[in-house]
Amino acid sequence: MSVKALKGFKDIVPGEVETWQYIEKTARDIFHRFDFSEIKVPILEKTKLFVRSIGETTDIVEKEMYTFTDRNGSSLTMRPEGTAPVLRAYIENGLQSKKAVQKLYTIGPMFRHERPQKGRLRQFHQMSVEVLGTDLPRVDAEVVAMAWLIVKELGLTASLEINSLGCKKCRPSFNKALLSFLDQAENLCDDCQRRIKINPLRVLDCKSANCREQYVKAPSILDHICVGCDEHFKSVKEGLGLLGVPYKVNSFMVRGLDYYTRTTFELITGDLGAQSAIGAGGRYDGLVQQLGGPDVPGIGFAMGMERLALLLEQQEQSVPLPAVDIFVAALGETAQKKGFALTHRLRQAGLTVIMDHQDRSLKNQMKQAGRANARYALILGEEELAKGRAVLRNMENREQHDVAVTEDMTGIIMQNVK
RNA sequence: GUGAGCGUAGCUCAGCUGGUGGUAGCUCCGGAUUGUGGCUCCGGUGGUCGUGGGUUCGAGUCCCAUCGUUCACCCCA
Repeated sequence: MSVKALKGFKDIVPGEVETWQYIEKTARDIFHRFDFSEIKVPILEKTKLFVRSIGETTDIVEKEMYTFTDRNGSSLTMRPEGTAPVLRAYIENGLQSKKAVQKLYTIGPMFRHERPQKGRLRQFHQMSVEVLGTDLPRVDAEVVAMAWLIVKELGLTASLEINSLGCKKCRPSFNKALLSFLDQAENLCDDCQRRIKINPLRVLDCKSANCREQYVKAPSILDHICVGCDEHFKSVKEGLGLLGVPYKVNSFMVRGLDYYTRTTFELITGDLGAQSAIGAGGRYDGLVQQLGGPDVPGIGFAMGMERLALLLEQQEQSVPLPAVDIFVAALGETAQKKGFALTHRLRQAGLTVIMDHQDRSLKNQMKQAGRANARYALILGEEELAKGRAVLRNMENREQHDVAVTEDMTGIIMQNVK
């Protein structure tokens, strides 16, 4: 038996990779329009970075991380998410002193040891963005709007839900109210019993019908947040209004990571089975300081590449194919030699050129040209070559005309093609 | 970690209550007057029926195990 990839680890092969490139290109373009800079950070970090940021009792840290001891005896972890490494890099490189407000994005693989299912792999890929150094509500609105724009420009349909989780000051009072409510509740599912002990906020996310019915009467976090958080949330909503971004407030929406404060949001869809979130994020004031950095606020989000790719397919959005300028079809040894050299010159001149070296029939070569979506075919045949000519065929309208085969025919072809 | 479903050509799959693996579709290669594509037609390449046991005269089909995979729970992007 040959060696296979690990469970939950996938190859992205030609035919699929074009979709990924399209998503990435679209997103990068938008990031730059919003003045974000890319930051590349390592995939491997010290384990305590994630324990300190994500939260000791979260499922991610407790049972999903790829953690191992390296040859020096240090505990290392394959990053399960992107925010912690970026914040670590921000602190370590003193980026706060280079720019008061840093707007960063990163794209790459994340690792979580979960049971794979639709839209969930053990190695998955995220595009994540972070804005550090400001807690202005308009920035929240702008960040949410940027996530929204990515979805729009990919031609996708999704809905946006937002919520406020309050801050260090007001969250405890809500927690108290929620716990006393849960105390009265009856017949909660086993999962909720467990959640009450670990992270009571998350019971609100329960899928069990019985639990949900009862939670309708649960206290709303939005009734418990402090004046500062309430003002902030109002301004965020106003900002989204000014930008024309449609949203729904969902006071039951919570986040799985411990560090979130105030604004949180999710882009959700019903088209991906159980994994409904294609992107999500929120504010995390205090996290940078918690990681040993300056006391700066931050907000960010992550979008799942696999889920975006699945959704493009599900919602039947077309992905533009990479363009090929010329297919060089040569017939016979002399023409093959000529074509071989010409192909290289055209490539050096900047064109995308395909040539088949197997000396197949013209019919076959034209077929290949059509399949490759080539704009032109340059046919080098014995007959024309004898007269010092070649045929340049427009593959789209099937018009073709003679061109002279000369030393500088690259220039002539460039004129025709560009 | 829990549960259910599925493993038959490179891909998508038929195969009924066990009786010799399919002119199956797609892809790939070749051909349809000797040099012109995406359509059509014809032909060809391609399979230890995931693996190991068991039941049986006989197993792709039934049973057990094992591995893989999918979906859901959980968790989350």
